Amino acid sequence: MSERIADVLVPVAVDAPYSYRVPAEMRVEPGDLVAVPLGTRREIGVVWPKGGQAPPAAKLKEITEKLDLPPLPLDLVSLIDWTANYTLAPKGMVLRMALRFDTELGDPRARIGVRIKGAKPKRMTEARERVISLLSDGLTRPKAEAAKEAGVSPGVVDGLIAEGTLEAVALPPEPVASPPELDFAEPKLTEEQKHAAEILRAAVRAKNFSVHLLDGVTGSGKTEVYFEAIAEAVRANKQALILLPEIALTGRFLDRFAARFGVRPAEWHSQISPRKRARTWEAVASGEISVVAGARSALFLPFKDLSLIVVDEEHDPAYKQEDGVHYHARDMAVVRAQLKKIPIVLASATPSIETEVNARRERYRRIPLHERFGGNRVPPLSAIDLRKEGPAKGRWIAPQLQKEIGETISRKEQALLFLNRRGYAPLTLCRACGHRLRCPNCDAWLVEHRFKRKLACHHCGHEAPSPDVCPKCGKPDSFTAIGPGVERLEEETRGHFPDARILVLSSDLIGGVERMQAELESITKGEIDIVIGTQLVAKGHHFPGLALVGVIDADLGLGQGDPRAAERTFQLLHQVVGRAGREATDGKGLLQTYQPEHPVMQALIEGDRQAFYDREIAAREETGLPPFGRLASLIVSANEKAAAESYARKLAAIAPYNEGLRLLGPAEAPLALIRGRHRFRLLAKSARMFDLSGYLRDWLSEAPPPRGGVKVTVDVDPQSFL
DNA sequence: AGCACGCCGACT
DNA sequence: GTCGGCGTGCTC
Repeated sequence: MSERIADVLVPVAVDAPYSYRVPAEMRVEPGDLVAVPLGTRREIGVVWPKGGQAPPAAKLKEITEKLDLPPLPLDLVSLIDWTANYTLAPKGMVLRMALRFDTELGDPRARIGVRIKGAKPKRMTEARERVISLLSDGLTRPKAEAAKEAGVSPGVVDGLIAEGTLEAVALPPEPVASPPELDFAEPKLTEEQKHAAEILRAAVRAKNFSVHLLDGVTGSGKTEVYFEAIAEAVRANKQALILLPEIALTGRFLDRFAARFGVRPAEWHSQISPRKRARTWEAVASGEISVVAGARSALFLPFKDLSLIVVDEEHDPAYKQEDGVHYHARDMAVVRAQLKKIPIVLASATPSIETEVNARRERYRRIPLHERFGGNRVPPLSAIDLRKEGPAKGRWIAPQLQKEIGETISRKEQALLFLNRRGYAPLTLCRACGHRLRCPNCDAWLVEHRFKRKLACHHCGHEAPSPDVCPKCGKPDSFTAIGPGVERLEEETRGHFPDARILVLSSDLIGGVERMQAELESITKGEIDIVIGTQLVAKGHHFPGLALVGVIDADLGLGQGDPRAAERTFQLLHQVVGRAGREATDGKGLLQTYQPEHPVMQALIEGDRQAFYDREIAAREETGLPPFGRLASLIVSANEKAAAESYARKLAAIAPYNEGLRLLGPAEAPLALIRGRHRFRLLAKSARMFDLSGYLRDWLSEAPPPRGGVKVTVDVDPQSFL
């Protein structure tokens, strides 16, 4: 036999696996993790299925070592190929997402346990007494836990070990996640929910690819229903993945899981510590972990035997990764389900247009849940027409909303004011000369943050103290704030209700997770009368006592030629007003808008979701927008505007003609300057069945390599149009 | 992505 | 005279 050669994909920006010699005594299979030399360094790579490519003539290097880790499952290997091909990302960079853990961490920190060993110490103290009495049952406890339970410092325990009263023993490492207990709590389901759960359980048992849309309003028990599908997967000794938008992956969700299964699921998101990451990865690959709840990156975990995927809040824009590999986790989740031949459940009260169309065409099975938990009604909504009954100039709360807030808090109920804008004011200008304060690196206004006493750019993070004089005309104290942010809204609200307890929730005001938890807690306990928040409040968090939701600027987010603006606004506002009246109280929602006749407002007010989808779907079909056609955006950026523009023109000029495709641009991108880089955009628009990725690949392979700091970013199925 | 190589500016 | 800036190209 001639020398054995293996293809190995390394997690660097390369498009294809490299060939390596396999040492005589080594056996490798596709999916195995190996260490290989790459240039001057050593990389962890994965043995890839043979692609039929002849290895290069040059001398091959040899695989250094086969790692003692479970292999990547082959459905994941296929998913990586698929994702790279679809998104045009280098294959190695997609692999990198699946290897986001550190192999060099070594063993977990040894845990030390203590138990009773010998006689009582010569000198007895009260603290020592407590420790001894705690351990008198003879059981071994982790050292830190024993100290804590006895209410003493760890030093006391150490002292007793030194005396020979206690003995230190090594404990096995803590399991990353305990197995769910299927019978921990009997699920209490309505007839409708039981029916839905049975459909999903049957799908898990069928072990086939199928897509289900779990379609029900907030509070209709979607979570409880898909938990039963999870239970079915665990019952069969298989694994399940729950994808959540990062922000929804909170203690509250994990506790809901624990209320059903007795333990929290394994977690996966960007905040997990490196050590836990490494152990979770391995435990998922070995099959030790059965259920993972994770953010979009969890889709690339090496499940040994995945049998179910759930994508909760499937419409959420956070599923689209906007940097590095531009992938949509919901779409790639459907792909993984297809590759592995398993069911996938998409859950939402406001499905994406794409998913809704698939459900209407019966490519996806719709499972409706109509009833709201506890029989609560969806809160009645009405519009406040800002053209007729708006507030005075420089104010943002209309008289009617102000009155409703007053009545709500006098009944000792809570009100939420929603404004999706951080800071004090989105624009600051000089009264004397009209100069507007803008970011030096971006094509954007500086946002005043009065709380932090700063001006900030929300695109690049640039921060500067508020200037005393106008940089243009030199006039002192001439600045005036234009438009509201949540901080300014708070100021106005305090003016109206000086005695109310008001809390602002905004991502830039939060001092870490703990502060956030404490604030949410205080809302739950009824210590707050009026909550003012950005979209942070729309997602994930639960406000049991909320009776009134006021949307300050319902029109924000509409307009500006973004084809998804209407859909996004509908989903966000639906979610926000759904926060009201979930428990004891009946809720109510008010939308302040300049266009109450807009289809989005009408659909919300009439509670007529169907009408909104009908209209939006018809509009997409007419214009050939997704899902009736396909889109890709190419952003050409450079430090020099001319360099970006000329390369973008060159690209357009060499684009192969194809009657299935229309090319728009280049034009300056809507955000023409970000972080000091000038941006031009090309949009490719094709028919639905067109191989857009293939076309783009052929096109770009003909292009001259960009030089002079020019960068081209490809985004297939762009979600954001900035 | 990382890293080496390479060719131009200000300093031990 | 060298140190080091980052632009360019390569990694089986």
